Amino acid sequence: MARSAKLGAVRQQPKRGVAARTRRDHGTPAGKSPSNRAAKAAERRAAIVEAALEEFIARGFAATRLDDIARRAGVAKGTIYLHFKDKESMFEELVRTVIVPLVSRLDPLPSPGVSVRDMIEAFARTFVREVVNTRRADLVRLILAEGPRFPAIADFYYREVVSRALTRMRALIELGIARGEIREKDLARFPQIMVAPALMAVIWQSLFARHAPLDANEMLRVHLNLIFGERRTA
Amino acid sequence: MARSAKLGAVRQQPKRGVAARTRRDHGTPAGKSPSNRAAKAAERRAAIVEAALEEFIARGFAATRLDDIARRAGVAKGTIYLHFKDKESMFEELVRTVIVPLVSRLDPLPSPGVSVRDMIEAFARTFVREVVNTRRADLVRLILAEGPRFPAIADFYYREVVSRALTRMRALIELGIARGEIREKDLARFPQIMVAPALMAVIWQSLFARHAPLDANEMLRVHLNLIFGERRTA
Amino acid sequence: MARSAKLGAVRQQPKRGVAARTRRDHGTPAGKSPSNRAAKAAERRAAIVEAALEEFIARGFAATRLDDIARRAGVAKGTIYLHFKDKESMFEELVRTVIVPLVSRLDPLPSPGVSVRDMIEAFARTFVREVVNTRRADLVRLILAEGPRFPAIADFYYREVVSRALTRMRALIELGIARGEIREKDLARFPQIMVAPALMAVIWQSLFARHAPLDANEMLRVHLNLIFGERRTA
Amino acid sequence: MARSAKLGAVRQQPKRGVAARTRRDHGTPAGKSPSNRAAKAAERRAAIVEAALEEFIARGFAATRLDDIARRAGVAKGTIYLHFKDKESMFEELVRTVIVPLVSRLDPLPSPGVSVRDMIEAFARTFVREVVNTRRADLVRLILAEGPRFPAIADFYYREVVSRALTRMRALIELGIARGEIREKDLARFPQIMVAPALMAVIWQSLFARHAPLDANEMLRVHLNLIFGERRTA
DNA sequence: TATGAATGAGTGTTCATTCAT
DNA sequence: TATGAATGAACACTCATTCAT
Repeated sequence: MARSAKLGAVRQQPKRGVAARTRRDHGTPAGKSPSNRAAKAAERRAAIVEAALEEFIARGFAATRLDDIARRAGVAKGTIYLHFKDKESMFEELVRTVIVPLVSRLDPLPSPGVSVRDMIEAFARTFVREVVNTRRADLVRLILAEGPRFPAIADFYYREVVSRALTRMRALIELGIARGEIREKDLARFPQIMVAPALMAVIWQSLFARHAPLDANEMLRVHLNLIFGERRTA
Repeated sequence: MARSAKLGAVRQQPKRGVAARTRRDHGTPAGKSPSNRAAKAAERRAAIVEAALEEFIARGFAATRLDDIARRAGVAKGTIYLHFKDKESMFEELVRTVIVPLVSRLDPLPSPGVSVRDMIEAFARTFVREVVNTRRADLVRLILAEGPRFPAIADFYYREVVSRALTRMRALIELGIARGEIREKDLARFPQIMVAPALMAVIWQSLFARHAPLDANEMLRVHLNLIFGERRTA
Repeated sequence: MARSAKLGAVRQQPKRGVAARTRRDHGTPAGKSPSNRAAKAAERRAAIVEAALEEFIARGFAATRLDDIARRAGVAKGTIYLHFKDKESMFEELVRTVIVPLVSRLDPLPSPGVSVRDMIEAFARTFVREVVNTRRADLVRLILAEGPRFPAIADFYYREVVSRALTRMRALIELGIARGEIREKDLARFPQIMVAPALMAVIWQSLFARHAPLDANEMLRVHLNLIFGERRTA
Repeated sequence: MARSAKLGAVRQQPKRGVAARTRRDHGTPAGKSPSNRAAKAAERRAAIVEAALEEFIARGFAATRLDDIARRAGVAKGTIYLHFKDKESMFEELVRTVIVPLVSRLDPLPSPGVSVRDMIEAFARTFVREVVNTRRADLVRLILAEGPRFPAIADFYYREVVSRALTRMRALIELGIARGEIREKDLARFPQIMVAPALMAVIWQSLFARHAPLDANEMLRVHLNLIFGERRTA
């Protein structure tokens, strides 16, 4: 059930195909529903973004057909070109569009009175809930997959997500070291270690979940135990 | 030999492929070069495998053109079909062909008198040398990327590599716990944690190395410190 | 209409196909030429059908190239696939498309006050005019030629044409016997005999006409003489 | 069962594929079997002719693959080119090779003391036995099918078979008229009429036999009744 | 002479992109 | 603005033909 969560930005749009509505349905000319041009256009664009991501995730960039995206979005193929220059730039723009809100949602708010472990654990839980157990895990995998062919995306992803997350994480680690919560001082040199099990979880869900389910929350908790020492009580 | 050497080469070899040789190279009649038919055929096949892997890694399955593979391998397009049924089964067979020797090479030999940490550290070093700092890292990324579209490969990879590696790792962890080298008993439930930084290293090299180099060996060492406690002396 | 006219043309029309027209022929806005989309599409489809039949007749199924059909029809190759699933089903659909109206046109109208011989002779004349001396003769030859490789077509042809024609012919023969016009009672067991010279005529025109012309009408008349006895007067 | 008769020239060769015999079977070096080179070559050639005809009949010229012919003949693909210039000339030569003995076998020997009807009836019986109920019927259909693409073959067939048969038939008809066996004098102008049911029989067997079996001998007999009048007694 | 691996031109089919409506 | 029919370049795969062995 978790896997049915939406990909982001776009709201729960009914996802009805072209067939589901009357052709040439010009909308209610003067109703309360989004009746002005701009809103309709935005709605269409959102539908395309949503559909495109689903398709790209399912098939990868090269194997995805614009026909399928259009059908899924309930628009004509030509309409896509009113919103995007071509397939390639659509893909790049898409990933950006979806990643940005994702990043901000995951940005750990620095709560002063809380232990570093609790902060990181809270972050981990959010990550599992919002990413690992979501179709967004596949988005991450998609980026890993298409990265080499889309250096622009790899760069963007590095800049906006990876680098930022690692910087944040390093700061937390240093705080943990300063507060005496973390013993291993070298950890600050490799914040990747802190994130590695999360990456593992994402990939596992996307590829091996059906072979062997993985309790991501538990795994991350155990990993934190290694770093912070086992929790005294609970 | 020739193939694996190439796939293992760290830096981007000139990549001229067999094509750069003179066509109709009859082989030196009295040299060490293979002069009989079977050997020539095997050589051709190896060239195709090599070329195909390079192309698949660089572009992914769908975007790779058989034309390019043939050109890079220095054979005609039709020749590919003397060795493989079609593009799809070529891809699957390829991945298998490359993974199998990889697995056996990484199988940690159970050295009785050695500490668990040393065994794992030795393994980690081998992994970094043979995979992370090699084009093989890209192969792993390729599998992660194409997995969903090639369930057969994902299954094979899970069965032959993932599952096997985790079982081996779990056994080592349990040994470490029994010997008192490892404190965190729950680690045996998540051998993925032990492997996670290695996965991180592989992906990092493949995607982000040019943004920020990563000393994989150091990272893995630090991670082992978390698990086994810091090394006493050195 | 346009198509059947063409297929029915006795001599080799200039065969320039639609391609010879100016591309982007917008149609005369106030002329009789079809100006709306559906009509244009139908026109295109007709052009493809026409071109395909010419090519299939001239070269047979396997040797016909879609490229040539497209060029002759004056459309792009991809356009063919907007109308037909693939080459094979195009061929089958084509044959059906052309045969059906042919059959209905040949259905002998049962004129009550006329002698059986006159009915058959009228039918024979129609057949010669509409089939034997027409490109349709080649279509029949095409069906005989490709039948074994297209059982669906052979079946269809048997069901819709052969079986139907023989049944009709048998009824006429029995009527002729009952009326005393036909002596040979066994003829009703082999209506094929009645049709055989027509088949011969079709094949002759298609293959040997240039070696030796054949007056199909005369031949059929002589054949009827054998069956009904020679005409008294004239 | 009838349909299993061989195609002609070539004797009952075992028709074993390559697999059936030892590779590199050099033949008995000094046995009684055809041991000299020429004989072996002729044998090979015969096998190719045989195999090629089967394939061409089954699939038509364009759809037949030399690979299949070679496999069926039990020779390597290259061997075909030792005997034939290319696929096209192989086809033409083949048809000639098979037709010639066919013609001579069917040439009605002019028996002086026999009635024309009996001569023709004997001929008809032979034709049914040797052609209609044989794979040779398919050969005729093949010629009809490929004729337009192989004018040389169509010409050859017209010259060697059609024209000759019609001339012979015309002579018989004239004899029949002279002797008073045949009433309809115009029949001499259209010997095709005499042959038409035979053609019908050939095509019927090849295409429609499975829908409705046809007793060719009976049909031809009834047809002769139309021409010669019904047989008095028997 | 016979082989069959290798070739590469050729063909059916797909699909991103355009553009008249 | 939205449509979707039409386009044609691109690509996987085939197969007649060659030629080194």
